[in-house]
Parts: sequence; structure tokens; C-alpha cells
Amino acid sequence: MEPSTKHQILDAAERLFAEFGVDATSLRAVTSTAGVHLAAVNYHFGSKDGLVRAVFARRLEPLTAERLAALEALLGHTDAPELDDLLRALFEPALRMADQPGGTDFLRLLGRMHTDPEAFGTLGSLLELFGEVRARFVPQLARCLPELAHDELCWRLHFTMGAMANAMTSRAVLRWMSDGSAGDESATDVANHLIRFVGAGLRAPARLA
Amino acid sequence: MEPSTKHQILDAAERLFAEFGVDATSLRAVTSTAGVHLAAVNYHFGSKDGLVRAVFARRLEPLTAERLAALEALLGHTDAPELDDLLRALFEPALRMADQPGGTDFLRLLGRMHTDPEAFGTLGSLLELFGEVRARFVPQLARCLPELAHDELCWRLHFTMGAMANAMTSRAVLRWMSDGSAGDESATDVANHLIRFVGAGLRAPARLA
DNA sequence: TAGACTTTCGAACGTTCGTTTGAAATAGTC
DNA sequence: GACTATTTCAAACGAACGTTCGAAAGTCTA
Repeated sequence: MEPSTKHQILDAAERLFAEFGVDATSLRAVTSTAGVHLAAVNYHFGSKDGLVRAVFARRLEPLTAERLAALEALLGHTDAPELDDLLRALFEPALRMADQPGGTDFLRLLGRMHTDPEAFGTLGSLLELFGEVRARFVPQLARCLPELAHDELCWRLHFTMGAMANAMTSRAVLRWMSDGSAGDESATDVANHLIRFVGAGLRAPARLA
Repeated sequence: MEPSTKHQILDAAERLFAEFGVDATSLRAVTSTAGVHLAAVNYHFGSKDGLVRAVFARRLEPLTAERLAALEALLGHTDAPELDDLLRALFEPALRMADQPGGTDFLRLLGRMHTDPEAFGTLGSLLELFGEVRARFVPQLARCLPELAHDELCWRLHFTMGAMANAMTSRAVLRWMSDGSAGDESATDVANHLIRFVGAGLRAPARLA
């Protein structure tokens, strides 16, 4: 295992970034939560931006690999995967992170990034990972939904990303909306909810009757 | 018309808050953009929090009133409104703001709030406006979808809010996803896209076949 | 024009931020 | 145990932040 200081900083930063946002989280809050010295961040990561990049890289690279591997596994069985299976390949690796320690924190952070991309301009080449996922999945999704114009497909995928981001972030809002009766489901349960909702939305007729 | 200083501050703050977030926007950036003196914010709004509240109040109160009025108009025609009409009553007043000057900025700001509620803890009683909308719309939506358990309905409404927030924020991501061919639609077009997607998602069978 | 009130202005306050620096402490190698 | 490299520590830096305050400027009524 790497020296524990780096891990403790990464874990604390991930949690605080998810809870309060990157901007609103000071390095002093990170280091005091992690129980390490303030200067350790600049020593190990160079700068706050370096820390942000490290927090994302630690999870985003395996996540992208899992998504692409799940798609490859699908394409190994058939040339024409079902829509639900494509969605599962997209969602489950993300939501499965919720079962790892700190995974829910990172998912919330990822949800933040979806609606606040400008605050993460420092991520740079890490964002190309999303480009790889898009390049591989979108043609397959388009093949499952041939009656959809390209524009309409993109709009619906945009909505899909929003639904997924909301599934990741702030279950507090969900609990408020349900008066506390929903919000404790497992990652797989959430994935099933998502696939039912998003699958039907993507399959909707292209124009109102 | 009110003294123009307050309006200029509100307009500049709305735009910068939407673009960079509340935390990342300094009062110096707001006042220099608005072309007024730094101290004018504290003079007219008391504090930065007061400015945030004023930015939201200016748009949120009319928006809530329009949503509730649209629902009342529906219920005046029939006791059992259609799901699509309910969704339109919910979405159109929001997306119609996009046709007003600065409206798109506020929509982006609203989308930010959806996934970053903790950064807006200062809004206080303004958030009760959402509670009113929820209290009036959710029972009607539940009546349209009687086969859905309460938990499942809440999950799907959560996804719905995410899809709407993503429709509001950062069309840049949509343009990136579509290679520039989507993202220039009018508010009504977006509402129609949303109603098709979300309507089908909400109407999906409760369990996978 | 004189006076009362509102608004704008310049300047500074105290705080917190990310970052840097050099010394102290630790770990690893011969 | 001495030498080297790595890591941790205490302390401070300059910059940017929200806020405050008294004077200057502007506005309106009598």
C-alpha cells in the first residue's frame, strides 16, 4: 500500500468535495479531516488542482475501463445488444461504486461535475475518458433506436445523464420528496429503477401523437 | 422602474452566478460587471446572502405562481388531467423563462441549485415555494400513475427533476455530445422533448418483464 | 436657495485562502 | 551508527474575499 498520508488526503478530499463542492472546501479542512499537516497536500500533489485531478483519476480510470469492458463483453455475445443491456453496462459500473468505501462520495462528486463542468476545467485530459465512453456507446444506442433522429437521441441522452446524475447526488432531496420512504435502496436497485425509467424514455415515440 | 443600480446588480449577479457558481463569484466581479461601486451590494442588499436571495426571489416567485396557476387552469377543465398536461404545467413556465432576457442564466442557476442544494442553504423560506409545487402536483401525478408504488413514483420524479435540470444547464455538454447538431432549440421544443422522454419514463411498467 | 434624505464613493478592516520555505523528524542503505 | 533521501512540521507570505465607515455627491421638498 502507498504511504497512508496520500490515501487519507484523497479520502478526506473526496468526501468534502462531494459534500461542499471543490471551491467551498479549503485545504485546511481537508488536511485537518485527514489528520495530516496542511503542507502535505502541496508536497504530495503539487497544488489543490493536482489534488482534484488525483481524486478523479483514482476512480474515473477504473470506472471507464469497467464500462468499456462491459460493452465488449456484450458485443462478444451478440452483434446487436439489447437497449437495457447497454444501459446496464453504462450504469452498473457507476452505481456499483456505491458499494465501495467512499464510493457514494465520489458518485456525488461526479454528479456535481455533470452540472458544474466549468468548476472542473482543471481536469483536462481526464475528461477524454468520457469521450471514449461516448464514442463506443452512442453508436450502439443509436442502432437500438433507429427511429430517432440524431438530435432527438442526443437530447434524450442528455436527459439520461441528468437522471443518472440526480440518482447519484443528494438522496436528501429524494427523501424530502418521498417524506423519507425512499432513498435507502442498494446500487443494483437504483440501477433497475434507472433502467426502467430511462429505457422507457429513450424508447418513446419520436413525436407526440 | 426601480433605481437602475439594483437591477444592474441583479442582472450581473444572475449571469455570473449561473456561469461560475455563487461561491466562485466575488462581489467585486459582480459590481465591476454591473458598472457600480463595490459597496453598493451591501448598501442595497445588506450582504452577499441577501443578494443571492434577491436574485432567486425575483424569478422564483413568479415561476411558482405560474406553475400553480397552470395547474389550477387544468383542474378547472377536468377533475382528472392527463399526465402530459401536468408535465407541461410543470415544465413550460420554467422553460418559457428562457425567452426572457437573462432567463437562460437563471435556469442554469436553478439547475445548479438542484444538484448543489447545500450551497444555497441561505435561501431559507424561498425553498418553501418548491414545497408548494410539490404538494399540489405530486398527488395529481400519483393519480395519473396508480400502478406505481409511492417509492417508485418518488424515484421517477427524482429522475425527472434531474432530466429537467440537465435540460436547463450547460447546453454546451449537449452540443459536445451531438457534435454541435443539437442545442439550439426553443423553450417549447425543449419542453416537448422533455415531456416525451419523461412521460414515457414515468409511464413505464413498474417491474421489468 | 436651504436643508433633509438617499445614494455613491474611496479606503480600509479583519479573515481566510493557496502556497512557499527551511528546519526537524523519519526511513532506508551501506 | 553515519549518510542520504523522503516526509512532516511550524511559520509565514501575498492575494483575494466580504464587510464596514465616514465623507462626498446627488436628489427631492419647502
